Amino acid sequence: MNGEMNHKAYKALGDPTRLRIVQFLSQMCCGRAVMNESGGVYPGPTASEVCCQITGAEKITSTISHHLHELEAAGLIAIERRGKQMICSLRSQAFEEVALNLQSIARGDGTNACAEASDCEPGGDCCTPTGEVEQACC
Amino acid sequence: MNGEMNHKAYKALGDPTRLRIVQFLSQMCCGRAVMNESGGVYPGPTASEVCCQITGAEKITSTISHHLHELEAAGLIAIERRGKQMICSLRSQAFEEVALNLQSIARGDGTNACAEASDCEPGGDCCTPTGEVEQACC
DNA sequence: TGATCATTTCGCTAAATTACGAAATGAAAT
DNA sequence: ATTTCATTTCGTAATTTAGCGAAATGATCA
Repeated sequence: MNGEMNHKAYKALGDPTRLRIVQFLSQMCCGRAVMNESGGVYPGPTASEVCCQITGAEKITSTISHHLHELEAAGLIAIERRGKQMICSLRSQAFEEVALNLQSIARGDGTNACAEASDCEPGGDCCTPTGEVEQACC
Repeated sequence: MNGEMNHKAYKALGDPTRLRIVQFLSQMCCGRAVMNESGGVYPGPTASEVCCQITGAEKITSTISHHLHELEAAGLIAIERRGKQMICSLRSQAFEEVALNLQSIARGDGTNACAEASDCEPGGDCCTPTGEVEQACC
């Protein structure tokens, strides 16, 4: 049951400011190989640049710093020190994984389906559609 | 920009109780064609059955009722009156759509990418990796 | 070393969220 | 019509969260 990890990701994305941060990082092609003007790989925007983009502030605010670390704790972005700045990048793989989990929920397959009806705690004995349940749920 | 709709879905899924409700509905095959014991299409569990499964309570609690309507408001489930009970079912399509949005974020394609750098409000003038921005972000 | 810059931590306030029990509503059964 | 059952609404308490400014930390530069 990967529910534990996923609910943190959803919670992190549930804040509109954090969702905008993530969309901005997506636009910046973080986590994918992109060349910058000097021919090197562009590592991603600094925390300050993210903040500017989201709030218009010239310097990073404590609020955006906090949001960035929430996203990091949820496993959705990476934050790495480079000199005195912090470089932010999207953890694309995490998004792919959460997307797969959503599809699994949508399709009722594998990960989210019970092997047995009684797997569904704590009420026990799912009211399954197949009508094979001895004891009704409620 | 579908960000508005999606952030509500993420917020709804960010609560562990609601995520468990959704997983339970997924297991119950809601939204897909499943036969019940009398040969008809199983419509989904009642609100009370959902509550029993999640909390173990014999009757529906106001808390679960509230969570169900939060999920409905986020477009993730459908709730339909049938006699004196409310029947719950997953809106599978909504989950597929949110999953696609996550993949779009992961891959930096279409929906979440700016057509123009200046699309990214309110800071304006993205610090794009291509180095084609006149005015720096911060 | 001292100054400066980018970021984080701290203390706080306001607002939102979760949860619960009691009372109210809606629909069917007697 | 009254009762019964399933669910919702209401009022409220406890907890969490977002946001802000000031002070503290970490790292480079002069």
